[in-house]
Amino acid sequence: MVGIVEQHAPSAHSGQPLRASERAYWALREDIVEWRLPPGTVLGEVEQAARLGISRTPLREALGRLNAEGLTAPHAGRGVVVAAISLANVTELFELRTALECQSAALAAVRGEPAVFRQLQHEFLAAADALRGSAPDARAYYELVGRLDAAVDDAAGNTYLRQAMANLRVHLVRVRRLARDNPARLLASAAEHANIAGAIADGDGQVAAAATRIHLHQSLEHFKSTDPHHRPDLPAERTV
Amino acid sequence: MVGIVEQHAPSAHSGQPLRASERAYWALREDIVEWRLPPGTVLGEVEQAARLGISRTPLREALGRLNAEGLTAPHAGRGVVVAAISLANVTELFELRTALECQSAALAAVRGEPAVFRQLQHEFLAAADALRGSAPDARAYYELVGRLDAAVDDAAGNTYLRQAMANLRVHLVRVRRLARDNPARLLASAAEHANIAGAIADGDGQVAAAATRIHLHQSLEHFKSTDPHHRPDLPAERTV
DNA sequence: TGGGCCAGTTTTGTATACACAGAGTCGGCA
DNA sequence: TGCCGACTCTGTGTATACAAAACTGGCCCA
Repeated sequence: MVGIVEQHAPSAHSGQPLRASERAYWALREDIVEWRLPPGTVLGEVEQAARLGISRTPLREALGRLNAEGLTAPHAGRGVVVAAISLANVTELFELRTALECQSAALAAVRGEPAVFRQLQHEFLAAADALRGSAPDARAYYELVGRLDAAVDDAAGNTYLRQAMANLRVHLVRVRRLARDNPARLLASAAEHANIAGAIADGDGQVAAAATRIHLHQSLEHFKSTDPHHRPDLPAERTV
Repeated sequence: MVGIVEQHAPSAHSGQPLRASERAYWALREDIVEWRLPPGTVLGEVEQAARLGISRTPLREALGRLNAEGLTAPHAGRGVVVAAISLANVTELFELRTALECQSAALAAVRGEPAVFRQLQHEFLAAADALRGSAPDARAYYELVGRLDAAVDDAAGNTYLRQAMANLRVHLVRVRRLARDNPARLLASAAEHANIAGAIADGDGQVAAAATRIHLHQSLEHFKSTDPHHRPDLPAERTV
């Protein structure tokens, strides 16, 4: 489960005052993603509005966006509830992710600037060396992965694809909290990413897509092997 | 550009009273898709609320959903404007569509009920014969295409994939108004669809994906060949 | 004559008030 | 004691009023 870098609220980067509805959206989104609001939690409008210190009107807008993204689901006559997530959901998520990221990688191979991805390839190879060291810096590695994702998004140059992946990543970030990355997996992941970057730099869309598919397959297999079913914080199989 | 069947408001099927925000959403959505509200139209809140006979609050909810779907874009201090759409957008749309539908077809081949798709294959072959006749019924054909789409969605059994395709189809429906289908294209399309259905019935995901890719490629090429640039109702190249 | 600034106006953002619908509960009746 | 009905009460859906922000137009100054 390497490769999903959390997005933060715009306010974190630009200090300008945010609208109340935006603040509510990001606050709730983060609370859900961080599992502070576990699946099944009912989000009453008056209750949440009071908690966030805003009125119901902007809160409703925030809830509407969360519903649209699938992070919450309207529970007839009883407000909205935080959506559940299960191993079955993760599998489905990865099926969509594979489709989107393989296409992105293939397009990036055709349209991207080779130098950019060659550079990233070298960085991943260097990162793999670093991860073999005594004090592997996982955070720096995640940052690098985020840079590759952004570069691919950018090179693919497809607004709709980008937005579809943004929608998807919200859920992946949420799942990420369930995954345990170990040094061995990080090392393998670095090599896989180096392959992806290299294929894109080569302009070989077929190989880039294949490398992406391999990476995602391995990620999912690793995730499954961490046996989420035995984890108490993972809810039972429930539909979203 | 064969294969996108318009979705209708829930009220059309279930006569129960709809919330004002829902009505506003569907009304605006249809107005945009049908090009009654051309790209660039500014949708003032008070103006639209008055036009639809509702208050601003539910209207804002509707506009929020339209913005999230990309049908409109917020124009600071100037309300929301109907998003423009250009040939470049159509190409991007099809890149995303290819990724999603190929994946869907491949999954359907693995998980679907073969008999369902065998039946659809035969229906498409019969439709091809009918389209060769003197009075081709395009509407019946579109309905058949819609049935295949629904069957694939259903067989793929992936919530996220389904939702991503639903989001995409909104834009495709909108583009469809620009396309001119002719009998020859419809006939070819029927054969392509028969191939897709047959491959899924065979349980061959590879072939199903390839057949889907071919169909979408031909659709896009046909669309491009209708030369939308010469059509006056198509706006100039503008970003969405 | 061109650019920047200021005020008016329009439009959005937020808060509050009200109406309605559904669920849960309490009491009465069989 | 169990079941049915009405009632209450919580919570959402909608409307309206107010506040803040942004655009537009004009004016002044360089």
